[in-house]
Amino acid sequence: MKHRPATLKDMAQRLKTSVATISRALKDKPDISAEMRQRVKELAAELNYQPNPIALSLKHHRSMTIGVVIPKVVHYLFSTMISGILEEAERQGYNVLITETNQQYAREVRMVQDLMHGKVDGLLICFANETRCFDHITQLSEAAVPFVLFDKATDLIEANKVMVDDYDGAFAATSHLIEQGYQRIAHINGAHALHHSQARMQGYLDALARHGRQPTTEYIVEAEQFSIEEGRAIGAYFWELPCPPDAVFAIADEVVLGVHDYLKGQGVKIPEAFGLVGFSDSLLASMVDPSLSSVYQPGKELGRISLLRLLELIRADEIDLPRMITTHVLKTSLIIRKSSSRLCMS
Amino acid sequence: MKHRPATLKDMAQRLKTSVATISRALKDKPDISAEMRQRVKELAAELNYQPNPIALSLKHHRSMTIGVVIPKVVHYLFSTMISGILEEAERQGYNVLITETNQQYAREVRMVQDLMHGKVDGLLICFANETRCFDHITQLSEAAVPFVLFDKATDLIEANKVMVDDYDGAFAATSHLIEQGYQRIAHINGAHALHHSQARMQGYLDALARHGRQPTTEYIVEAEQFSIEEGRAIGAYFWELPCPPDAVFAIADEVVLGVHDYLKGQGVKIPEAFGLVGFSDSLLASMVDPSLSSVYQPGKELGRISLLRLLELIRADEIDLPRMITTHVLKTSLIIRKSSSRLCMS
DNA sequence: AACGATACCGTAAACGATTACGGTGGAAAA
DNA sequence: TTTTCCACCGTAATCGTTTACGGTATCGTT
Repeated sequence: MKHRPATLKDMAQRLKTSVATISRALKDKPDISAEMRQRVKELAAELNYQPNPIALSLKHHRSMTIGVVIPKVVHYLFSTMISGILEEAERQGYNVLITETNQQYAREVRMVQDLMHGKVDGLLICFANETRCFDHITQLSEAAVPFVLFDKATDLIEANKVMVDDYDGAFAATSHLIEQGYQRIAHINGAHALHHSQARMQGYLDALARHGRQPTTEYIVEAEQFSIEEGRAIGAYFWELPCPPDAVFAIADEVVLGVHDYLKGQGVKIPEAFGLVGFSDSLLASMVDPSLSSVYQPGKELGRISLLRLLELIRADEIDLPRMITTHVLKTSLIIRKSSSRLCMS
Repeated sequence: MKHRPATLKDMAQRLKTSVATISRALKDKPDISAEMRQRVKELAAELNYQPNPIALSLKHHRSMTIGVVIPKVVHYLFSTMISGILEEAERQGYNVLITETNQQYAREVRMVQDLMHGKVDGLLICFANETRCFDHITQLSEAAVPFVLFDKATDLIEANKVMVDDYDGAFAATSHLIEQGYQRIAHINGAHALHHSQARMQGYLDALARHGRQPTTEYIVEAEQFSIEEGRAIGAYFWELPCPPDAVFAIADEVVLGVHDYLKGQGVKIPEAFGLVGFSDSLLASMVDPSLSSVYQPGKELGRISLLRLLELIRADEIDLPRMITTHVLKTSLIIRKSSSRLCMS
């Protein structure tokens, strides 16, 4: 008993009329008698008729679907952003197609190219850590596919972007450590090609400078995996320096949690002997002991805004409005917990 | 300079031929001269032609897209399952549309009904905690839409399911606590309508019975939110009982972490005075102190298998094979950490 | 009685692709 | 010279929908 979903043609045959009449009756267009309208609607209800979305897509040149390209799904901040995207997309009547690059550049390129040819009305892209070349994004622009870069972007190309204020967050975190009396503040950074790495580095450097401090080369390292494991190794590197730092501000929670774990293993007192501040305010931050200070990023909001911006682009295209290129920056906020609070422990 | 993507028609006009010729030349069908084939392929390459996937969907009655309905995205196990689905879907050439119910029954129904009318070739569904009524699933069956229930299912309806061995995991966890010498083992369960709640409860009860123990009514509670907060409250309830339990096996890590946190606040020694075992082996389990024992569920594998099973159904439909209803059960494994290891702490 | 207006409905093209079928030409066979 | 047979290509239907346009009653008007 495998009955295909009902079509306009089916209903036209049943009512001995034409598909045009059925279509107009259902959509309450003029030129249809009240009786006919009634009969059509009753039949539609009986057959549980739903217009075929694919046929509509073909007709209207829009799929009511947007694509998301994201490095990882099993990741607190990324999944939070996805959640924000999904929530707003549902409100706006859009479907969301998700692809995961696993932080691999090659997959990112493949997925963008796969999605750009008519499958979706627009793209939300978050760069993989590996990404250094942006030709696939240039292709998008040339093909006039609406897209927004979110969270991880680059200054190397012009595009619509939605990001958090990395500079401000890093500046606040570093200033906080300084104000808590830490003297030798290290920094764990990421790949330099990506905007957020640069911005956080600059925030760190400027905060030091503001307080008249010089950066120390050995105190600045570049992480690659952003794993807890890597963080432990970096913690060991710091601790074994002739003159180890007494605080670390890191670009990501995961890596600083590794440092946290290593130092605890070494019996180092946190926050008395060592201060720690991370970035992202992941779930773990409040669960570890002592709890980790971190720069909160409004992930859900970032997802929402990105989607709304993308829909603006899509809708502007539909009525042939000129395109504006903008960069949206969301405020971060420093969440102070135990790992950096050695003063006023009230 | 907004040039639509090239179509067969465009190319036919440029080469002063028909769309049929273009189509056949590109697909290496017979009845096309070598020269024509050459010219067409060159033009296609020049215009970067890609067949319109929506037109293909309409023609072939399949969208090469599957839908996923999941309670939450910001959740370790769920996002892991999504990752498994995405990975296998990419390998199989399918796109994945994701919707989030936020554990709300009404949204689950809405999303299933939205997706079932032609948007996707099949559905992967994980029930919300709230879900007690399965009419929306019955509708799916009646509409002959291929679907698979994964992770959270129910015994109340017949359907294709892919799940983990909840019973076995619960039995192993409870037995482990008994073997570690804990005497009064409590259990935090979930909504009874869902299969996994029932199965884990039964595993718990059977493990007690196997060791000649009687279950105690006050030691068995039903959680609703599965939040850390709720876990703290449950922890307080247990601890304030006239005769409190000395161990807890819970249906989810989050809730037992709440108990964990509460007991630590009360100065209770874990695992000496109180044993804890959770379910899911979330990221937090290995990070908290003392680390939490938990029943590992192969989330990624579960996602993969679910998708493969769904594709089996879809492909069987296409060649009109009869449908078989199966239930796939994946093995769990108990990860023993500090929170339940009071013997042999070597 | 003839004409115009209105109400209602069908025809057909379009979206972009696939594919069965029907032609047309030229070369080989009769 | 006529027939036959490929090789090659175009026409048209199809998927399910929307919509501009045209057509036919029926009624009222002059």
